Amino acid sequence: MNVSHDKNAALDQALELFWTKGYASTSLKDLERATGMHPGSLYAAFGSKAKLYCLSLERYATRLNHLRAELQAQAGSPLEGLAQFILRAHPLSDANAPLPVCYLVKATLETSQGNQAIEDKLSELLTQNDAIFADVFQQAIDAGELPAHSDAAKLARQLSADLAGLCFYALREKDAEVIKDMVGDLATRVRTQH
Amino acid sequence: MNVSHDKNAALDQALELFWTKGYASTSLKDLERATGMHPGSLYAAFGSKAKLYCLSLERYATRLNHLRAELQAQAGSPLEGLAQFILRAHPLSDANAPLPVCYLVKATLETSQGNQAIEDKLSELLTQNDAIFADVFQQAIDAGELPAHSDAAKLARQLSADLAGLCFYALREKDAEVIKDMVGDLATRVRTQH
DNA sequence: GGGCAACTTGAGTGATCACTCAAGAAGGGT
DNA sequence: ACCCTTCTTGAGTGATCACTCAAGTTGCCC
Repeated sequence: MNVSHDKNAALDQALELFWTKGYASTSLKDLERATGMHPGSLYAAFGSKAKLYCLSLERYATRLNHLRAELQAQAGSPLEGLAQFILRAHPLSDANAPLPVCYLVKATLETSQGNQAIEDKLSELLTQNDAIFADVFQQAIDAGELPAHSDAAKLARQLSADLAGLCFYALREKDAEVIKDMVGDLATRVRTQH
Repeated sequence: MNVSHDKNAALDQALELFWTKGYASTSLKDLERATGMHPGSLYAAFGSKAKLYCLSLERYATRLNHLRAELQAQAGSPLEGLAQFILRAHPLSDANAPLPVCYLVKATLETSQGNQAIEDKLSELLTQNDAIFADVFQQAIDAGELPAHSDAAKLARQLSADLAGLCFYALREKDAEVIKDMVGDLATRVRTQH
């Protein structure tokens, strides 16, 4: 009996596995179990474990950016859009959100030495993300929401680092209230910039 | 020909390896090469790969805390001590420093699911570290360096997250000037608290 | 220098790793 | 109903994993 597989569904399963277990400690056996695909099919569809991982990173980044764009469109201003994104992107505030920036952060910290293709893909996605943040801050400057002398790129870097710090802290802190508080603080900081 | 080994030196080698490669992707072969010890000796001295890793985490945390205490003693005030610590602990500003908080941060993000003993050890060390930060902030409050209504624990959590965010960003940003800038900004933020 | 405890050695353990490929099933066109 | 392409299957590949242990070496006490 043969089973036909949905590539996207399998990719989502893989994303979740890689996210929770990490790249190195996720085995092909794990991936087979999670996706319901056999090794041959996995390799026919994705090429290799590393390529599958890269695809999962890309898929995640795309989804996160779509959420951001959507919230940005709904919000009354660039900064308010970012603030909403911070509040929504975190899994504690909305379990159905495409989850926190954490996957890219986790990936960056665990694969800092190893497969070159993975590092390149990560670098590409993170740089892209910083550029998007910078773009939003620039819009805020142009709209007069931020002083004209503000440095959009620098603000983007700081937000990137702040989000990463939050992800880290959320991973170890059991008390949801504490995290909610920190997320709220960051959103406020972005809204008011100081 | 037998070779007698220095356990501490071997532990340092292991620490460095685990730090750069990550726990899962560091093999016993790697550890043998780096420490010059044979598998039997490694197991006689440390028990297992996981225990060796826990020891390296502990060693790192201890060293980092010693540096903090030293800088704290030299500095004119609790907050200034913390600021100095932030400036010094980062590898870009001093290659001989015991390195950034990054090892614990990296470890937390890469072992979020797996060996229970490792998770427990990490949780213990990070909680300990937060407590130390909170203690310093409390000293700052008592000394009048911070307003009496300040929340030492909350400030400690924020600093912990900020340092983690910095570690993350430093890992991917190639431009040393940018990182120096961010480190400096964080130090200033700690000194002036806003 | 003989005896013994403590340490070092490294080939070997079974398990698991990422990955392959020949054989079989399914689906479509005629 | 038949062929032919395309996809699925899963046992099998050699490599490498964390780890063990019997044999060998060393250093110390008398």
